[in-house]
Amino acid sequence: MSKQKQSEGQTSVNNPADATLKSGKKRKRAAPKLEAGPLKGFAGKVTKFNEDDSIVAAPAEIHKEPVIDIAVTGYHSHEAEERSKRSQDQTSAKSVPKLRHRKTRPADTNAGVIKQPDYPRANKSREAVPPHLLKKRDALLPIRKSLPIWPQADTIKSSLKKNNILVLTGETGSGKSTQVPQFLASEPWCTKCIAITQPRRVAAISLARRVAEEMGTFMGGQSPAAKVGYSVRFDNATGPGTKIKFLTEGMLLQEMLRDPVMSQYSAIVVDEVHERSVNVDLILGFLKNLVEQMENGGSSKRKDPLKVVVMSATADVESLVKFFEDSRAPSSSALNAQIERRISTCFVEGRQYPVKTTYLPEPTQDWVESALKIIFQLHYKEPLPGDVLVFLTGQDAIEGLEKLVNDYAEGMDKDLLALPLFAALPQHAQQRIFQSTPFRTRKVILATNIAETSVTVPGVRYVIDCGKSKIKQFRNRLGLESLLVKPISRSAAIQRQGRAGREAAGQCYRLYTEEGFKTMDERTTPEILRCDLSQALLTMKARGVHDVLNFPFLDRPPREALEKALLQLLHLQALSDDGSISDVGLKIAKFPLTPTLGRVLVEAAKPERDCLLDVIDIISALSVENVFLNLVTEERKEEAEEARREIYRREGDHLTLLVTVQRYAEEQTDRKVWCEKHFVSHRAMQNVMNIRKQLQQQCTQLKLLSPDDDQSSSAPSEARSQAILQSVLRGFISNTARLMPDGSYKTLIGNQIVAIHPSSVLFGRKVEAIVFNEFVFTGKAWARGVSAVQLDWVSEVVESVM
DNA sequence: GAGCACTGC
Repeated sequence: MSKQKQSEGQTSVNNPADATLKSGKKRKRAAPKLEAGPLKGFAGKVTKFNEDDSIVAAPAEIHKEPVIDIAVTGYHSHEAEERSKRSQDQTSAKSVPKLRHRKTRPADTNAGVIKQPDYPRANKSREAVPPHLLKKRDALLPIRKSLPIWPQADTIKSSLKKNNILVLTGETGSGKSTQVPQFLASEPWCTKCIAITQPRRVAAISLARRVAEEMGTFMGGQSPAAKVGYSVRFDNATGPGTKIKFLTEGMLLQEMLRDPVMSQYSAIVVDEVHERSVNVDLILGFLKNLVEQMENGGSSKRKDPLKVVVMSATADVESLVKFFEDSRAPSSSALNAQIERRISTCFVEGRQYPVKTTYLPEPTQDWVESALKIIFQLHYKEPLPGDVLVFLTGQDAIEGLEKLVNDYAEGMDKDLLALPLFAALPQHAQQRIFQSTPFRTRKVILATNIAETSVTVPGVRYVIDCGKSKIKQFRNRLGLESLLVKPISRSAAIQRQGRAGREAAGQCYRLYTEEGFKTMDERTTPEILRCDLSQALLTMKARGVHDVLNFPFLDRPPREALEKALLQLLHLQALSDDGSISDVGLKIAKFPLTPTLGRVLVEAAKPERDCLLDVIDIISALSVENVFLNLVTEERKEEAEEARREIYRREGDHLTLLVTVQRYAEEQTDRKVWCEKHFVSHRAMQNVMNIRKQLQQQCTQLKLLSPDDDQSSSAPSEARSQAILQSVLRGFISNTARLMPDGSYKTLIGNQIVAIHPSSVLFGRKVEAIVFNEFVFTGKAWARGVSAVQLDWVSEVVESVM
């Protein structure tokens, strides 16, 4: 395949002619091996693949779990325009016309990122849907008809006529994400919009694009007639005609805060529920309450019913049905007890090739070595094509194995290429997994669990699974999070294994024994059971749930965790003494920030502090990771220290970040060059500017900021530096420590010893007290994002809280 | 003188 073809990535499956061509080849290889899958609970149940099936086996899924946002190369002119608009937002300041740049204040230099729907081509497009859209739609119809979910359309429609809730289980490749919204859109009860939630931005965007094509309509803001749109942070592509709207879970939650009865929607489809993000758990709880309220007569704001479709990949139908069936606590009124809510269920088969699974005979500690052996065995035994995907725990193991594979391959033939894949890898390096390799070269992709759900690696036939992953765990007692290597669950192991059977029959090597597999947990522990709950609880309070302890949780967190979070919110004054949400709390809940950072923002807006714009800059920088590039060699590190000297501030990391953001925003000629010169991540800074702009807008809406407030661009005076750090302290009172006689630091709350992380500008310095952004435990307790503060400031805040 | 799985508003 030519390089150009490869770079088109997703597009090739969008083009039916191309798809036929490609799968024509694929069919030859795959057809003889098709048979029922060897494992129970595994989606290898398809026994017959006719010609059409094999043509369409992939597209819907490829769209559903798209690769990293590769630009889709053009086949529609407006798509191309839309794309170039988007890519402009993301490219360096260099590509933004200078004229526009000079005219704007620093605060606005990233103008255009938060897209307001406008219809530049409205006059042209209002007339009629262009023929090429209709042609495309017609070409896609036979593909849609051959999806496993297609025959279920009538069942799905009629069950939603009868009941308000449908639990739909559809395995990988069933086509549920693209088809279900279309089935619902033409139903008589569906007079308003349909929302479909997704855990990830890329999924929301590419699904919307696909459904727009299938329906032969424009996308989002392209035309008022567009029926399909999406809404993700910084990018809203919806219009007045939007009937089907894909959005991230976080976006729907924000909408729920503004409009608790979801008055613009006739139906809400919650997809990928099995991933069990905190947000999905909140959404399901809110929806259960809302449906209950509607069935009990509705509210003044809403009378028509709300239909809810819950879609999940694994077979956890029972727990979902039970969750929605249960009416309120038995003690509630007799009326409630009489209501017997009926929930419809539906199961759709997936489409997946069989995968042969092999276990180790004996357990091993050294996955890297076992993986290496298997990689080379496979390479010599199995014919090409067929790439290998290895699941490892983190960057260290990946880089270690990468070196080993490339070293060994060097000594033999040069036809095995190891490629790392993890989130912290720069975008261009991640893209290498999609590029074509030299003739007769086999790729070995070494990945973290980014490849489990977020990125679909093409061409994989062999999976090697170490059976572990790193998991962040919140420890209530200490109030700190730590990252631990833990065994994965059986469902995660099955998910990893499935990655070998997406394009043809495959093989999976598990670097553990069959006994080991059996002792794994069945499911991954839902996030809500292992994270800090303060943000989730504040969202609930803001949404009008007063009794959070009795919120309908799909999995109820331990009482201790809930109480800990409530206490934290009380300390932040987000809650009043009686537990109801305060004005401060309502403000904090509206920001896309943790309650602690939100509290800092609100504090900075007080007249006696008056440093809101500066604090927004700092918070924006704290919201992304690694503004400063991590350098490997000693030489480069020294170079960076020297180059950054002019932006480093003795007061600590918060003010250093402030100066960095200010300088970057002031830079009028070439921000990318400025970043390179100071060893700052340009990608991170672009993100910082997006967040900064959003926070400034939100502060203006909340009247914390007036539109004519001047953007300060000078480094802050000493008085303002104090105000900034005192505002930070107000949110981070539990993240403070004081210097002990022996030179160590001990936290004021909890008496925990912490050390200043070497990445801090305060590393190695001794000051009377510190406030820090983050507390990480990796062999030793580290404070990261540290600033020096006066001990009496800390005491002052502690006294006001206690 | 250390090291960081992955999302998202």
